[in-house]
Amino acid sequence: MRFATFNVNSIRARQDIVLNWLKKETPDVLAVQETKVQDKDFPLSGFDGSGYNCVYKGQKSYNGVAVFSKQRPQQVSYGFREEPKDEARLIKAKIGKVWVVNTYVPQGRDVESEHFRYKLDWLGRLKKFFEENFDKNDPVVWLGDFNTARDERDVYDPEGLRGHVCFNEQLSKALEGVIGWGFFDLFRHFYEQGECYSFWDYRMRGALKANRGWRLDYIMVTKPLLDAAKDCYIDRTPRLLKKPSDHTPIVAEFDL
DNA sequence: ATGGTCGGCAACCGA
Repeated sequence: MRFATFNVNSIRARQDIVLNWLKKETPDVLAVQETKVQDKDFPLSGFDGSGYNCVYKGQKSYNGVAVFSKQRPQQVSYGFREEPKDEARLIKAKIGKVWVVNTYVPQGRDVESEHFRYKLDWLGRLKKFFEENFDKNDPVVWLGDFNTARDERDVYDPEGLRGHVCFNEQLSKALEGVIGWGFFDLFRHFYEQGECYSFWDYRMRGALKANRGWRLDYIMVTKPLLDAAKDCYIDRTPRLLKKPSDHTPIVAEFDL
């Protein structure tokens, strides 16, 4: 079984890239973020005949998450139980025997802004969400765009970028708190070296070519799935196409 | 090469 995550930066602008990628890679599950579309305008018919089910929750212009799966998703829910629910940032579903949690963590804008405080609180609420909904021995895959570089290996310039809204001490603590509930960073489990990124900023000229990137997208798994994991890799090929997203997919493979 | 980041959405905001 294979699971993947991909921040598409608009599902409508990237529909063909996603379709072609699903056809070529054939994951069992693909979690996407930043669909940037309200539910009534989601391009569902574009995926007819792809062999994938799709559940999604979006809003006008910003955010939005979706899960594509070969098997029909069960017990689907959106957002947190309490306000603000943030439905366009979180989907939970059971696919086969595995619980899938797809998150688009708030970016935070600036460490001095109220949005950064919201990001930290959001991660605190997410930890509570896992505590309430699961046992750490349940098979849970938590994946998505976390808008967080865990450590210096996950950014192209750790000295220069320390303190950035996606790379700072407070944020690391908040994310490590969620991970500490019972998750393992699957890419990091298989590969210890740095300079393996999932995001290259559009605004930085030649960022991809010079590999000035960030690892912001993750596949986290609980212990039973860690034991079943075979590999986890970053697929840069969609980032090399015309009109690419600024992110690229992460894929995890399991003996399930 | 006559532009230099994108996407959404209709002026500028968010990433």
